[in-house]
Amino acid sequence: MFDPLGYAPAYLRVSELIRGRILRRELTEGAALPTETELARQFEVNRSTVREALRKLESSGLVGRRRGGKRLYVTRPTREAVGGGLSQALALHRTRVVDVWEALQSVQPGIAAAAALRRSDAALARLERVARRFAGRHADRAQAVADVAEFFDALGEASGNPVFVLLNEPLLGLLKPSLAIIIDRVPQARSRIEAAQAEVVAAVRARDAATASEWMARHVRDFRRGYEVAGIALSTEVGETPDAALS
Amino acid sequence: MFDPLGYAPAYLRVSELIRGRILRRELTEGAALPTETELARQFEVNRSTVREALRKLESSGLVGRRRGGKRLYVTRPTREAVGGGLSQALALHRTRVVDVWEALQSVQPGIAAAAALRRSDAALARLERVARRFAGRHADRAQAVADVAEFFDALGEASGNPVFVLLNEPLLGLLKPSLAIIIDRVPQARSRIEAAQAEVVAAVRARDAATASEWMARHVRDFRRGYEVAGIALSTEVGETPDAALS
DNA sequence: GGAATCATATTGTCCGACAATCAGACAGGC
DNA sequence: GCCTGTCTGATTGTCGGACAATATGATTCC
Repeated sequence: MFDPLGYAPAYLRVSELIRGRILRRELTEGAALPTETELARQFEVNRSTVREALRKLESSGLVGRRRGGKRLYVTRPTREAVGGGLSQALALHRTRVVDVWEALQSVQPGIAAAAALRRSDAALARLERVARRFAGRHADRAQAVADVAEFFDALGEASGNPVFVLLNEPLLGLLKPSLAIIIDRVPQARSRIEAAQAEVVAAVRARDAATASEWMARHVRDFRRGYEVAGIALSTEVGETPDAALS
Repeated sequence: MFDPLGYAPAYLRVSELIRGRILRRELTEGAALPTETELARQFEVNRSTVREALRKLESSGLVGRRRGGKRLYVTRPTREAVGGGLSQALALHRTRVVDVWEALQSVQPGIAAAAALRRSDAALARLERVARRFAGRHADRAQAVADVAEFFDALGEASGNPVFVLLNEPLLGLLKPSLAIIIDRVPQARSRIEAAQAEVVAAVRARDAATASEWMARHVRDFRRGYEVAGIALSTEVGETPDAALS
């Protein structure tokens, strides 16, 4: 009958108030936040309370520190921050590699099509560079995985759609570990990836959305074959490698 | 030449340590965290430091409080928590409605196909219920929008793929405001949505992936028509309505 | 068994303090 | 002129202690 009358601790209200200012663009990216003492004075709360609020904003990626800096600045959540949150959530939701694969299969052709339609020359250049790099050096396993991921990323950028860019990050992050195994165990993996990338790049250059989409679908479908050949169970759960992230 | 020698403040290390335990499932969902004082004792830091660490975990949705409760429990990030982070990030990345629409168009057909292939009877029942509800009451604008969103959500659930469920949330959240305008201004919007939902439901019931996918694509494509008819510029930026979230 | 009562533990918030270090000014040497 | 070293002040990270409000759990009573 009655909703509980909402009570919010001060650190939450402070955090929400600052968050609102940032989202409303009253605090624009790159602007320095007032110092903790100053914030405490303005909100009329203790500095400890302000600090708790700031920690919240910090971990949503809305504010951050410049390298080695002390003060906090307003920032946009980076790809990594957003992706980290999502992939962490997926890991806890018992997501399996096949789920990630299915999502990739569903979204990548659309990205490729959009990239083909709207790519800039610079974006095309990056795409070509990445593909060339992957094809060029057949040495390191970790590097190869990173190159493949960067190809996806470059394609997302080429699409000019920030949604695609942000979606790519967590999916690739979850894909990487199993991709590494595939590259290790499936001899023909590298050449097939290389071929698919070449076709996609060509289609994107020619602004041929249909072909780009088609080859990208094929590219992703290949991963599934890769799982099977490499002997990775499709029901394997993706697990966030709990990075220490600190020294 | 030299990498910066990483220094991490104590609150960060504490937060990462706890986060690691959760991700490694050593702290399982629903378990109560030790009290702040106890954590401070174990980590040998001050309680203030522990609290800052907890605020970080809190905002990534890894720990939470039970309604009106005092202690913290380990939780999985809810759909809303994840979606909120993503849509907040998208809003700050100057995402336009057309970007969101394009992403939906790329991902929804895949979801519909997966749902058709794997839907359980319970999931089908929910899908039918939601569609019927939308068709049944033609009254409230806000309710209609919520119903449409829930249809997407139900389809995601039916796919049995947590990735889809988690991706849907933020995209729908960003879509809603403009969808409300469409429903207000475009007279035939409701009947077209209703028709598309009916076809999708039928295809999902029949486990016909191709048809489900096709109608879902059509459904989403209709939104774009809706934007044009309603006079919404495709380049409109999606803006997070900065919810107060507190009273 | 269920309801009211009470003691205890825990959180939210405050205050004050101090060391480390970052930022900027300033001077000196090549 | 530019780099280096030095100094000063401001700011953050961390600590210890304190107290009110209230959730938690045990206890008693019907």
